[in-house]
Parts: sequence; structure tokens; C-alpha cells
Amino acid sequence: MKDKNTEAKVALAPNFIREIMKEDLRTNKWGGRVVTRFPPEPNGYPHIGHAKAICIDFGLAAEFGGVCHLRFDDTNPTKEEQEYIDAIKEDVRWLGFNWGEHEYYGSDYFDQMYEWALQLIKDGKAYVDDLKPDQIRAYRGTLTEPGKESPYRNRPVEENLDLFERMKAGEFEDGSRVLRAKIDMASPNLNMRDPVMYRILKAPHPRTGDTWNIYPMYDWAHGLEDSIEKVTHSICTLEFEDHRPLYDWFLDQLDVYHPQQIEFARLNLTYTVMSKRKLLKLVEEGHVGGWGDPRMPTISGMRRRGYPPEAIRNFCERIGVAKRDSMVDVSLLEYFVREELNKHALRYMGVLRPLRVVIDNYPEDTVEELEAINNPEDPAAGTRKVPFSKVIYIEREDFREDPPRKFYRLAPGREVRLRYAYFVTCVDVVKDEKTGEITELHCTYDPATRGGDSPDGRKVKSTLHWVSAAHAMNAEVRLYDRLFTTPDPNEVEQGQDFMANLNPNSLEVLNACKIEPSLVGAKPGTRFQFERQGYLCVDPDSTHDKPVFNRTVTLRDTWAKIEKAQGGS
RNA sequence: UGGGGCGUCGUCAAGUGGUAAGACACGGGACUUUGGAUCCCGCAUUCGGAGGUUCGAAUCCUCCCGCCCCAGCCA
Repeated sequence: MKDKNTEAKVALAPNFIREIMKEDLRTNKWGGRVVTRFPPEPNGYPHIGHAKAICIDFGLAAEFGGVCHLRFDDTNPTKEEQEYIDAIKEDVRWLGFNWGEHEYYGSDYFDQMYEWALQLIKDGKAYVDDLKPDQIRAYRGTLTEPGKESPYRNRPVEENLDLFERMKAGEFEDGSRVLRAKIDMASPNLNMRDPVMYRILKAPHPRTGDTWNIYPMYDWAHGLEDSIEKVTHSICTLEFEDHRPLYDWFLDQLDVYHPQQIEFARLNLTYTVMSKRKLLKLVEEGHVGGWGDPRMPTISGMRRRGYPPEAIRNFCERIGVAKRDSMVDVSLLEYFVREELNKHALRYMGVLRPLRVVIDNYPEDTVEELEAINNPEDPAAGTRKVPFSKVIYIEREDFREDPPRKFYRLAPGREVRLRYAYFVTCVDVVKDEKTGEITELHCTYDPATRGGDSPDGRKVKSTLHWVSAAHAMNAEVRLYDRLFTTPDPNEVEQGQDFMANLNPNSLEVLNACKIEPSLVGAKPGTRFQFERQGYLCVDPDSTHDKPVFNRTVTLRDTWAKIEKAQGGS
């Protein structure tokens, strides 16, 4: 399940949940068991924030020899879809976790929940309320004022039983009645002011069809699901902290198995948004190509972008688990992506923005097969042959007619190395007479430097990647930038929302890329490096004639930094 | 202004009375047939603030300040 090589480097830092589990094991609180659960509502695609939760739920359980249940919290048929269930399962699996037999659905427990509701009614701890939604809201009071008790609060048990049964039978309209817990309308915790347990929803459920006309609310359902599954540690995010008294109350009243709820702070990442509602908006309004768009912080988006699952796991371990709100710098995620890809991605040469170069003194009809290393970090990856000939392409940005300070690449009269090939010197620059655009370079090569070493010990300041024009394959490369222009997209001027910070240039498509022939036939999902450019991943849009690559992340770019510090150009 | 949480480097985050780990980012250097990788070095006299307890406090006490969450028949 886990790659020891990569996982080992990320030390397991202590975190408070890990400590709680250790302590519970030490005191034998749960009889030596550790059972967690990842309980997504299938109403959207999982994102990197869910990845954090998945790593905590599955990771901690595995670490302590326990199990983690994958449980779909499907209590609201108006929002949930099978498509999302499938996506969640695929993503959890892809991240490297395994729930074994433990695939559960909250809806599978609807009968048991109903029985328990009956029990609470009989005990005088729940009642059917005829108040309408807006009345319930009004009766709830405010943050500083207590609520008022509903006039229906003290209905006789028999009447409650009768009404509740008829709610179930579909006799009443949506919104006309609810079942409420009878707790305390004056509680300073609003969640305890007679929370709704069931609402009438005459909606077909993906799994239970039309057998139910009432559906349980989260607070009622969740603890029961945990209890039924004999969960030990019910881990959730901070906003549920206020719900814990209610979680505990239901289980105590029912006198059933009672897990411990533990809350941690959800993940926030710079330059992105992390709520399903906001991500849905991006999808629905067409700002991205879908939930799996490579710019999305969704797990499916990151997969298509080329992020390795190990990188995401390492990231989740490194950011830790705590209770304080935080905003993690996306560069930390990118660091783990690069780290992983550097170790495993095979290297190729590809020119994104080609500039034609003619090597004047190279024989016309000769083609040499030069040996190139596939991955300097992994000798076992071996070598390959790359064709070289008189006309090649280099990167436009690797030539400057008037090189700025510290620009080591090609310039008129300057000698550089072509990786794995020869030293070449630029002898002429050809321009378009009308536009002044550089259309072609002429160079001479030094035959003694074959392979890239000079026998006379002559040094050269830089090495360029290249592709033989006659052998190059055309490709499309999609470059991605952050989806938002500001570290915290939610920070906006009065009257605006996060959409105001959308980056209009988050996608750039390059259509005339030239790549070395070794890449022919690479399967979608294949991750590799274009030397000196970055890591790429074969996109499913690829066709036989034209591969499409997503740039996962650039290499660290020292020159870009220097150039920026020099004031650009 | 009711209740629940949280405040340690630019960003995450250890630390639980014994004198501030680590990572990313950033800056500098070495090395280099990827300006990649790798390797060195630097980077909180101080833990939201003020008092107090103590030989000793980020850790205990008091007060104050700031930030987040809660008034869905969403989860």
C-alpha cells in the first residue's frame, strides 16, 4: 500500500489525535481496537482537504493496526448522486488506501435509526413539531437570546407515535412537520435547542428508492452510524465541535455504544478555494473543464495534472494535524510533487516554443544516435538513444540576441552545450524582415565534443535541450497557473466574492511543441520530465497523432528568480 | 454582545515547568553535461499582550487583546 522509500523520509511528527490513540491503546479504553471512518457525503468530488482527512482516518487506523470504514453519509437524496460515490471510491483507492470489506452507507441503517427514533419518542425525548421552517427559525432564538418552546412540544407520546408513523408513510407534505429531540430551548448551544431529527423529503434515494418519505438529519444520523459500526475514534473537522454535545446526547439517551468524536482543523491552501460549493460553481459556470480539471484542487484534478499519490500523502503527513486554523502554502505541496517526480520520472527532451537552428558545418544527411540518461537519480532506469541531425529546435527563451547579465545561455558568438550532443557556437541570426522576429539561428559545432565533453577541458556555461527537427513529433502542452491570483481568494473587497480573484490566465495551451520520438505511444497518466522545463503527464485527450501533455509543475527555476530580481525583461 | 474553539519564525508545526525540534519559503556558498538534483551555512534571546507563582514558565494562575465556528427541515 505504501512506498517505503518515499514515505520513510517524512518523519511521523506527533499530533494530538495520534497521542489520543496511543493513550487509548495504553489504557485499553477500546479493548485494543482502533476503528475510524471516512464519511463523505456524495455530493461532490473529493479535494485535497478530503485527502488530508483520508490520510488521517485511514493512515492512523493502519498505523495502529486498526481499520477504517468508507462510509457514505447519504442522508440527503436531494443532493447526492452515484457519480460522486464512484468518484470518491476511485480517489480513495488511487491515494493508496483500502477499505476492504468495510464499505458502508448511512442509508443502510435507516430502519435501525427509525426504531431508535421510536424509542426516543416513547421515552418522551422526541416529538413531532408542526411548526413551519420559518417558524422553527423564529422560535430558535438568537445567539444571545434563548429560544421559545414549540406549542407542539408536549404532545402525548401516542400522538407523536401516530404522527411520526404517518410522516414515514408519506401522508404529509414536505416541510409540513419534523421530528425533533426534546432537549433545551434555552441552551446557549443552539444545536441543543430541540434539533430536528427527521424531515419529510418525498425524494427518491439512489439506494433506498422510494421506501422513505422521511430522512434523518446529520446530527441524528452520524453518531448512530458510528455506533452501529463500533467506531472508536470519530474524527471530523472543527465546525462539528459545537455538535459534539448533541452527538453525545443522542448516544447517551439511547444508551448504546458510544465512540469518541475528535475534531481537527480543515486544510486551507493558498491560491485556491476548498469548499465544494465554490468548486461546484467553478464547474457549473464553466471556468474550468469539470471537477477533474488539472487546475482544480480536487484529487481527480491533481491526478490528471500529474501529481503522484505519494506526494499528496507525504504532504498530508508533513502539514500535521492540529486545531488551529491555518493556510498552507501551496509551494509545500509542489515541493513534495517535485521530490517524488525527481526520483521516479524518466527524463526526455521537448521544446515548448521551438526556434529552428541550423548547424552549418554538420553533414547534410547524417543522423547520429546519441546516448541519453533516462534518470540521473536512478541508474536502473537506463539509457536511450536520441537522434541528432543538422537541423534542430531549441527553446526560444534559450537564445538572447542581447543577453542580460548572468544569462548563460546561447547568444551571438557564444558557445553552449547541447545536452548529450555537442558544443555549438552561434554564428548568425536570421530574422523576419517585416516583423523583426527571429526565425532561425545558425551555429557551428565542434566534432570533438561529441557526447557533450570537450577533450581540451574547455568549459561552457550552460547546457540546452534540443530536438532533431527531422525526427521531432508534434505535441500539445497545456501549461497551468494558479486558479486564483491572490493567496486567499476569499479575501475580497466589499460586495465582491472569490470569483473576483479568478486568474484569467490559469491555462495556456502550446500547440507547436516538438518532442523527441522516444515519447511515442506514452499512455495517458504517464508522468515524465522534460529536461530543464518541468514535469509533465500524458493527458487522456492525447491521440495517436498528437499527444497532449499537462505540465504538472515546473522545475525549480533559479534563472527565473535572478531575472525577476534584475527587474525582468 | 450567548456558547464553543484557537493564538509558537513569512507559511505549516513540535514542545505538556528545566532554559525554542523539523519542514517549506527565503538568503549565501560548493558541486554539476538539467541555472534540475545533491551538499553545506544562515534564518524566533523568544512563544498574542500585561501582570503573578516559581530557583526556573511557551508550558501553571489572573486579566486583557485578536482570529475562527454556531441562529439549514445541509453535512
